[in-house]
Amino acid sequence: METIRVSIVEDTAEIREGVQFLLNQTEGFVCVSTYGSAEEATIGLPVQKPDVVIMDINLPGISGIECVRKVKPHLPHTQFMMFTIYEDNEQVFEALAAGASGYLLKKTPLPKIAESLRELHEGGSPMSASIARKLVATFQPTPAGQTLTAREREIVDCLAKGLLYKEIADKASISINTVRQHIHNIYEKLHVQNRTEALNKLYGGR
Amino acid sequence: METIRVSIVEDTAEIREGVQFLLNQTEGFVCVSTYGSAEEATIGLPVQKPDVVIMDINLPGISGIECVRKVKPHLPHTQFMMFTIYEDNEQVFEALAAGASGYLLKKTPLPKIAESLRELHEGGSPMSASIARKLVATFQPTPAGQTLTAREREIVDCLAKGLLYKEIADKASISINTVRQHIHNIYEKLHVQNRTEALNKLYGGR
DNA sequence: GGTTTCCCCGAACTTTCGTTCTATTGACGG
DNA sequence: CCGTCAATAGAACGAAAGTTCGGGGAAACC
Repeated sequence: METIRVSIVEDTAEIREGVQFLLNQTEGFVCVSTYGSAEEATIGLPVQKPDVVIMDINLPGISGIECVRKVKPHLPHTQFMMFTIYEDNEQVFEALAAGASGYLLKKTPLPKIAESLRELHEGGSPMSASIARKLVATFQPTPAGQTLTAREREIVDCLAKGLLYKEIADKASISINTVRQHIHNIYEKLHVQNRTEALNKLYGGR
Repeated sequence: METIRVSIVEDTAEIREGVQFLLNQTEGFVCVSTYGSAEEATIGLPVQKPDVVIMDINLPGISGIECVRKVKPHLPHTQFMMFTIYEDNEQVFEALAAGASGYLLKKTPLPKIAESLRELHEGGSPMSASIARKLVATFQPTPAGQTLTAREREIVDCLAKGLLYKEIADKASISINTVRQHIHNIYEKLHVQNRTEALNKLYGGR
């Protein structure tokens, strides 16, 4: 098991040094650098090329999310673990979109942090179960979707793939007029006007 | 801390009884019913109304996923934990779409199972870190998206919301012809033919 | 200065989408 | 037996989506 090289970006000296101390105590980890601001990290990280980065979100000046957005493209093999006190909805998704792969709360016990960093480095995405639920929710159909018949769900599936009416008709071995009829019924049930709105309603718009 | 009422759906008697035994041994859990097939579970679960259900995927006859799809609408307060040996890509998303909220591998150590069930019941979504990564990936922009210009990304954003060309034109204060042009360019860059395909390519098809 | 890239616009055109109306069939439950 | 619902289908139509021409201006880069 090779040693994982970690960098820490965190403005509170106490936390920064605490985590650093913990990691250097822990078998299999070494803290190669720490930064008190996103500005410092933006310069330092591309040089250090750590395996994983612990990134605070609420930094003075540039935010941790913005920092990930800037640095990640130059460090495709480095994994970013967001580290925050808030379990903020918006920020979770924004951070993931920026290129982070893990999301830890600061209240996480220290041993658990080390374990999560290892998982992150091994290709996992450790995050608190409550944050995971937010992600999961975007995959679950809305109550409205439940009222669709089996046939309608099958056709919605085709819609989601971007198939043309003609292609759906062939696939389901029915006429294109029937496809039209089914889709019309689907739109009515979901109270939408077109394909994109329907898919957003069913699978969560993004 | 109230007791969590659990039902188990699993065709292998050994595993079924093993987990049942474990839970009844564990403080805070009680196993209220077990089923060896989806057919039995479909009838029994709505009666028992357990807090959480451990659902095997590979059942003889009707699959566990199909079973969740059928039963979940009648049990909105019951949480489903999928339970499987495979870490199959397709099945993960399908199960989540069907209404499951957690996803555990059978190799998970027994104490960890109990902990995960509790997290599930408390509104979390426990799952292995590697499965979480698959979810996270769907929120991260694809390489293809990187080549789009700022203006194009802005318009793609509108496409994702299901706006009409006219609405996009108004929002961006440009003519509808320019919108057409931009979108045409976007489709070319992404090598797709229509809105739905483009969105699938950018945000991960589902 | 020339080239490239992005953004902008018009216009005519084809294709696909979505609506509406009507109608038949089979399955299912009271 | 009768009403309801899901699935099937045709046909005609307007609305929206996408294609393909043409062109112009502004900033960035050799």
